[in-house]
Amino acid sequence: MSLRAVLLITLQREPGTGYDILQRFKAGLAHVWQASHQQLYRELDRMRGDGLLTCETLPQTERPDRKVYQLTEAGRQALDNWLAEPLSTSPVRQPMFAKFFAWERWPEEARREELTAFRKQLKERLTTYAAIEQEWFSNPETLTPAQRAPWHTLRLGQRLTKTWVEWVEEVMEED
Amino acid sequence: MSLRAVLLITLQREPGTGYDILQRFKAGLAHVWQASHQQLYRELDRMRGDGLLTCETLPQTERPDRKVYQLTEAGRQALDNWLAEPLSTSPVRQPMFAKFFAWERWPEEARREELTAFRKQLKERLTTYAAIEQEWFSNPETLTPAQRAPWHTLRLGQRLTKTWVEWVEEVMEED
DNA sequence: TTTTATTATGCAACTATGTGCATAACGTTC
DNA sequence: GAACGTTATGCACATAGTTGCATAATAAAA
Repeated sequence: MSLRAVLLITLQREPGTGYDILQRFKAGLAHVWQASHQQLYRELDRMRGDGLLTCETLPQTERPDRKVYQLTEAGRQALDNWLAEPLSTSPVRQPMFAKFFAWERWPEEARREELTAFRKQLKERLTTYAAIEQEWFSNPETLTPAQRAPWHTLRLGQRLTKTWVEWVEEVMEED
Repeated sequence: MSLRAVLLITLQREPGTGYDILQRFKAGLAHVWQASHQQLYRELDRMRGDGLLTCETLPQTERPDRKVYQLTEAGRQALDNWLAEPLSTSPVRQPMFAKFFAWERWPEEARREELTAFRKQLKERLTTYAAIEQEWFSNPETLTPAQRAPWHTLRLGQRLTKTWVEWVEEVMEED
């Protein structure tokens, strides 16, 4: 359901074409729920089929038609239901941790490379977060509650990533 | 691949029946990679089909046969390959965060309930972690490196969970 | 002027995971 | 002695996500 929910949220304020939605999604919710463009187009079509969206086709000469999607009342209802009902716990899936359970067979060199590469990714993520914070949230005091909410998610992302970095560095040192 | 990897790790030291494997898995790797018993049985059969495991059927009268699985050389090789190659980054999927992007439509009461329930789950997880630490890792100094490794994962789990708890409590207070 | 990136759509096949159900013996609790 | 939990296995169907490919115009860079 969550991809649906993400698209409902993206379309909630204003209608848009598949590509519009893709762009909005990339700018915001994609940091929180990753998906490919193929997945979005497919899901939009299914949601239309299920009556959550209407789709108006704007014919264009010498180009594929643009399809403008819009929430229906059923779509708005589906979003509200999703928001109202508590989420089930999401499964833990950390393949990196799994490797730790095979420590004896994990060659030392591979391990070092893995951890180094991993730390690099984490640091890059922190850089991305900092850029987003700079661009969108440089004046936290002036934010409305609704604007403030995604900022919370950003800050948690930052803290979790920092926790990871500290841990990786400790493991690397000890080893 | 990761479910396979998890099973290869579980079977690496000694052979076992599906149910044995399930029990070992629950005691360790399940904290790091969740899966159902149906998934395990299915995957074990597929791995046998792919030549990673051998399966010896022990017939039993008046009961379903027990199937003892064992790593083949190909299986051991597959595990080593998996350990040697770096993991691709796992996709971020946090439905709870998605809700924050629909703050205006998220009813206050539902929000409070969600956050309260979520905090409760986190605290329960911390309790579980503490129990595991007590039972398996009460003397960290005496651990061999291979025993020490899963302890690292436990400690990261604890720290990440604590970071979550702090965040949830801040959000709840501010709200 | 050829190549490359961007805009704009999507299908088909595959892999992975989840859900519901089924069977059947044994031991334990009400 | 009936009901429930544990041991022990799995199939079938459904949902979710990945990968590879395809088309085709326009703008920008080489």
